[in-house]
This record gives sequence, structure tokens and C-alpha cells, in this order.
Amino acid sequence: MHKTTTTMDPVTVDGGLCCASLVDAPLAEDEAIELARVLAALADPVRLRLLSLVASRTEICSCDLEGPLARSQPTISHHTKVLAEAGLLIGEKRGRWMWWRVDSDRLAVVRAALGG
Amino acid sequence: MHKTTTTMDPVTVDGGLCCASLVDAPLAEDEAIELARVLAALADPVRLRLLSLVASRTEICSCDLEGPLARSQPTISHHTKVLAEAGLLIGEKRGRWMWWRVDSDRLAVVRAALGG
DNA sequence: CTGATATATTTACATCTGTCGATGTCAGTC
DNA sequence: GACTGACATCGACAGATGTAAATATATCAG
Repeated sequence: MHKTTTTMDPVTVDGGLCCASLVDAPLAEDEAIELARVLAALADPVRLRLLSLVASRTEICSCDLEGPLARSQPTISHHTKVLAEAGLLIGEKRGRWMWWRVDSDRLAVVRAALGG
Repeated sequence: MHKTTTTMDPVTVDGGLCCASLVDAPLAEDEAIELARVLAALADPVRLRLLSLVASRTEICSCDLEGPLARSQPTISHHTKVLAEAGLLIGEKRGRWMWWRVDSDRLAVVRAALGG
């Protein structure tokens, strides 16, 4: 019933990274900007470990991230937001808890953009 | 956050990212730091296009980057240095010219670390 | 409603980063 | 040696980023 999935702007989330590969042809400027945005979301040790923690359980609550990552609650909230806006994390609010899972397809798109 | 003043030696550049995959097991903190360092080098539109330009010709001179990337000479030099320190670009000085090529293996390692 | 709990947002701040002008360094040319 | 050209380094500055205290919002228990 009360199952409010966080809806980010789909255009911003999905945009750009459909098929451009770094090594095949020179990147256009807007493609590079979009890819850089997602890579910037990944380019942080805390967020990498966060993503890794989520992937290890296929689903995890925000409250179970503060401990392992040794960061304050606002900081965790900040990082999950960054990853979600990059399309790498998908959040769903169930009751008072926020549950996160990894968007594997999105990750695959990033790998492909890096010349897979 | 305290940072241990890391002198960038080649061993450190190539180390770390040998086999850790993001989705397989939770990343250790030092693995995450090392991977984040390389991803940060990639997380810039100019550097992505630079890398893409180099890949498109298998070898390119620094002087042929200023024009397409529309950046000053010091800025180009800065970006090539960042990519080289991340192990993604390999430089060779021949006469007065600096020639760059992509380390495809290094790029493959990054893709693998992202859960390939 | 009242209180407790999980998360998001605001605010502030120290650090990091991309950029370019000025300058330094090195290799080849005259 | 003096000069030119290609690249690296330095210095400075605006803008972005990670962090946490304080605060706001939302959900559930009683």
C-alpha cells in the first residue's frame, strides 16, 4: 500500500549512456559529460563500499550502512542520494526504512561505455 | 579525512586492482580507495574525450590534443598527467614531442572491478 | 495526540579540483 | 651560444565535494 518508490527524473538518470563506447569512436562532449557524471558518483571510496555492501545482500536498509561505513547518518543519506541520482542505486521506502538495491543494468552500461 | 601522503610510484599505480570485483564481495577500504582513485581520473569530461581521442589513433601527440579539446597547454598537460598516474595512459617522449597511448589492460581491469 | 525512530534536508566548512597565465625545462636549429 | 618550439611546473582563483551538527519530515507505537 504505502510503497513509495523514489522517482528521480528518468531523463537525467537514463540519459546519454545507451551505446557510446570510449574506445570505438571519439566521445562527443555531451556523451562525455554524462559518462563523467556517473563515474564521479562511483569515484569515492565510501560510495564504492556502499555499493558493494548493497550488492552483497541484494537489498539493504540505510540504517545498516552507518556502522560498516563508519559515517554519520546525514553522510550516508548524501551518498545514497548521489548513487541513486546516477542511476546506480534504486531505493524503495517501506515504512520508516529505506531499502536499496543495485541497478545491475546501469552498472553494465557503465562498463560497456568504458570499452567493454 | 586524513590522507596518507602517497608518493605515486609505479607499483602503487598498478597494484590493488588486480582481482577485486565490486559485486562479488564487499570491498575492503584500501581496495575501494585504490579503485576510487582510478575512477576519479576517469570522472572528467575532458579526460574521457582525451582518452577517447588517444584510443582512436592508438598514438597521439600532446600538441594534437589542445585543439580538439579546446583547453590550454598547461591544462592538457595536467590531464595527461592525471591519466598517466592512474595507469590509463602511457607516455613516451620522442624528441620534443610527448606521445600517448592507452593502456587497454588497465582499462579492462577497471571494467572487471566494476563487476564484469 | 505524544513520543520515538528512520531518513532527508539545511547549513557551514575544510579540502579538493579544473582552469589558465607566467615561468621553467629540455631538445633541436641557426 | 642564442633562439625556437613542445611540454612541465608553479601560483592563483572560482567552483565542486565530503563531512557532520542542527533541524525538518515522515512513520509507527502507545
